[in-house]
Amino acid sequence: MEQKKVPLVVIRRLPRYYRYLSDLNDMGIERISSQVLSKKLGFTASQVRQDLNFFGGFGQQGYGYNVKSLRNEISKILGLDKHYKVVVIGAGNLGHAILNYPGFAKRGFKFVGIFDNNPDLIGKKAGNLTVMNIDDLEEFCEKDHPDIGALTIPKESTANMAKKLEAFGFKGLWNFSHVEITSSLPVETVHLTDSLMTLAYKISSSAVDD
Amino acid sequence: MEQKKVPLVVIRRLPRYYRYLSDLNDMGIERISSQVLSKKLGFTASQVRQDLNFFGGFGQQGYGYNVKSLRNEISKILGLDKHYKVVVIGAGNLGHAILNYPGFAKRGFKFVGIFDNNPDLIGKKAGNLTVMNIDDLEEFCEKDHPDIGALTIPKESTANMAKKLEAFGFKGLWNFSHVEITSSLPVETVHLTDSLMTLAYKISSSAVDD
DNA sequence: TAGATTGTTAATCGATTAACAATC
DNA sequence: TAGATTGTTAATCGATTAACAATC
Repeated sequence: MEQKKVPLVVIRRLPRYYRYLSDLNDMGIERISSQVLSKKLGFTASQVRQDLNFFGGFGQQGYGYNVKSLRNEISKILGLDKHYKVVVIGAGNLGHAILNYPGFAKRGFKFVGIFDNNPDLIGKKAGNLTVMNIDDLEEFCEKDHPDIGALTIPKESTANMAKKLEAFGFKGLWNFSHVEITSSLPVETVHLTDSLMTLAYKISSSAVDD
Repeated sequence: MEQKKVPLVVIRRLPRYYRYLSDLNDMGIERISSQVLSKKLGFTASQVRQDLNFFGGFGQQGYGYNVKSLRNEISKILGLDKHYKVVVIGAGNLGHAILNYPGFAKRGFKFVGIFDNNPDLIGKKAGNLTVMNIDDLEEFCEKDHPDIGALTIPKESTANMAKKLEAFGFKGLWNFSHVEITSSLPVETVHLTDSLMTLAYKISSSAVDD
């Protein structure tokens, strides 16, 4: 779809555009200029136009951008027009939290299973699902072909599990353990600890100077 | 502590150094060169030396870096030598997950309270804590002076709650709702939805080309 | 048409990489 | 001492910002 390689830093801004355009659309606003859009998002107008023009000329001179159609374009770029079956690996607190996090479903992410190896958890309810035995994952995949595996297991087991998921035909990994996964699959890691450490830095450095 | 303004992109790499150096230290390894360190972390040796030299000359020509002392220096830079009292606002699944997330405690983060406005949740156990009434937060703060507020509440309430926490003397906000908080306090936001959307992009773009 | 705002090229800024003298 | 590796300056690369002709 894209011609030149789009920098990851641009991609990471797309969800912000998408969310804000969704809000505007819900508010019934039809058009917006790069100027106004940039103000709201804390970008520059130039940056907005540069970002969007990686993917095509969505705007119109003298008018700006149509909110609904721009939202839809970004949605397509992000792949949100497709549907993804998500499986959660690890039925701890974090697994439950992700499963029940509101807002995923309406963006095409459907949670189809949650697995654990702990006998105490297997069979328990989790949202509308029941925790399944991790040993049954392979069979489950053969039938259901899930797309995304959300890994909320201890870091010791993560590398191994990542390999398994790859073999089972998953298309991407959403990783919550603080381990850098090496996989040929696309991986997106959420580093909670790193985020908290960064906050600690901001706090302690802002206390010292300025 | 630092002379020149350190780019945030450098700060965000520090936790990775810190984690890896901790691992090395646990393994009993005493020294490491920028060369070897960079390989493991996927940086370049130049970048490692540049990063570290924002804060001072921690290395020694012909030798490299002492693992333990470098780890300690980074720990100090990140402010991990200090202690932080963390309060969780919102006792849903995500609040529980954060509270019980292993590894925070040993880095100086101590969870001292969890609050909610839902009568069904108030009084319930959460880790070693009991969910308290959000109305009692102010009084709690006057006595306990917590440092960090972890916001796991719906985005509609987040902006307001952020203002309150600022007034109550919090020093930093760890935000899990997809709202850009404007506060004079340091804020670190974890965008779960954005992260999942980015994964969707990676999946759908890798499916198309290369 | 005149005004507004894009798409796009050029200029600037900042971050990464390369190179090497200093030195342990 | 000789070898290794840092700290730091200079060169390169990439991303952001500015500017403006094209055009709705």
